[in-house]
Amino acid sequence: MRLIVAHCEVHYRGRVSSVLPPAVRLLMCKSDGSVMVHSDAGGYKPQNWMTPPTRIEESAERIVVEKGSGKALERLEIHITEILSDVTHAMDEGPRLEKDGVERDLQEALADSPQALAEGLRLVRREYPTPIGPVDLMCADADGYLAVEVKRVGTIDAVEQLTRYLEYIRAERGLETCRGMLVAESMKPQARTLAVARGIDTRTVDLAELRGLREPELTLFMP
Amino acid sequence: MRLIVAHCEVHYRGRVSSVLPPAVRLLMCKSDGSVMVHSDAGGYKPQNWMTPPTRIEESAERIVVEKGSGKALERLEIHITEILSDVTHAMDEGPRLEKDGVERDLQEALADSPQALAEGLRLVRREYPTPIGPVDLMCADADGYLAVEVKRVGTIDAVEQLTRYLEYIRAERGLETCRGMLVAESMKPQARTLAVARGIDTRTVDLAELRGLREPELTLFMP
DNA sequence: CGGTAGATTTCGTGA
DNA sequence: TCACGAAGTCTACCG
Repeated sequence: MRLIVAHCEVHYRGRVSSVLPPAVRLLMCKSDGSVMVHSDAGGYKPQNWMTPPTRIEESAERIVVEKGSGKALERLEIHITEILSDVTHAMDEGPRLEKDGVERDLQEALADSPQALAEGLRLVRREYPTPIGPVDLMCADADGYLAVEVKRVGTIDAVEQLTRYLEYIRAERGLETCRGMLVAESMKPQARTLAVARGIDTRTVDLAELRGLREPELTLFMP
Repeated sequence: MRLIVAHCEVHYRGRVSSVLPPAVRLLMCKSDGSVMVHSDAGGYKPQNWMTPPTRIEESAERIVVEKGSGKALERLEIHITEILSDVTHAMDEGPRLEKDGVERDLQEALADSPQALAEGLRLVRREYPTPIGPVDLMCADADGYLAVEVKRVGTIDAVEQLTRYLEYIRAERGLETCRGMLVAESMKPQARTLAVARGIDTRTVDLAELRGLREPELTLFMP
């Protein structure tokens, strides 16, 4: 990884046009072709960047990064006034990040414990297919079928998504009365409101609790 | 800005749990409290990070970054095995990025030239309010009213959004027959399909052309 | 390669 | 502070 600290001005033209007036910034060039321009503030995001694959052309006072072609051409021009530091560090790209607690994990926990959503509820199948994509969980109880959409955060979009699924599901024979439920770890008020209007149930759950229903939690902890 | 290159292991616990096995990485600490862990590949995103406001606690072999409290507590622990480099660079935070070509600019151009969407179309008002948020443009011609949703990229979500707006608009007196149009610089085929099914018009436009209708383009160029 | 859905989305804005 | 919508979203996955 190459780290350049330099006084520079940056122009980008592609999906939008942007100008970054002259100032001292960090230029990060990764070995995969990524180039990022970071200022000392502004948090997470680079002020400008280009993701791989890129074509990089460098001269004494200019670094030009390009990507795509024709109408999709993107171009990042870094005009360097003064270089304050320019170092390269060898870094074998380490192992991948291991995550736990993403939507997939929530879906698995619910597939294991559907009764947490409603008494007597059982899993029919995960990823129940529809023409526009799979519903996370198809369940059933004495009252009939229940299509469950799982999210980490319940939003209006999730309600819309489930609504579209239900349209197709209810067109199937034997599923005309299939109900819908949006399950999330946190629920936006407006999502709940829209869900009520659509006759869709909402439910908030806790991943750790769900797992506790099954077995002692066996996951990643802080040391 | 402080740049540390170190062999380290990182644990995050908060919105999810994650473990980053030991390897050589770049630790970027900005003066606003941001902390990012970058590997040499993986493009744009840091492998781990914490956005401000943060509480940072540092000892010889450990950097702990915390944020929030109670249920919303997030904690990033960086265990350092070996420091290969540790430098700090003074950087006055430069001026903001100036952008052109974002959705706002498109909306302004269309507000100036509604006739580009349909002959004889005139603007009634921008940001026409509904109970669930404002419609970008409310226009009218001899055939009646037209609600216009403006996007840079036309997607299914945009069609859904406009559909919701139209529901409320058509509930108003005098607007029962209001039509809808999705305008974008590029349109996803599936968005077009859904729009047709909903009786919503779609239209692609070019920002530079729109501006050309009014006056010679006066905007940001690459040098 | 295009489309979709998820993300520790982040980030801005307006109420 | 909260909630919503845009973003050069980015990224993984699936066809």
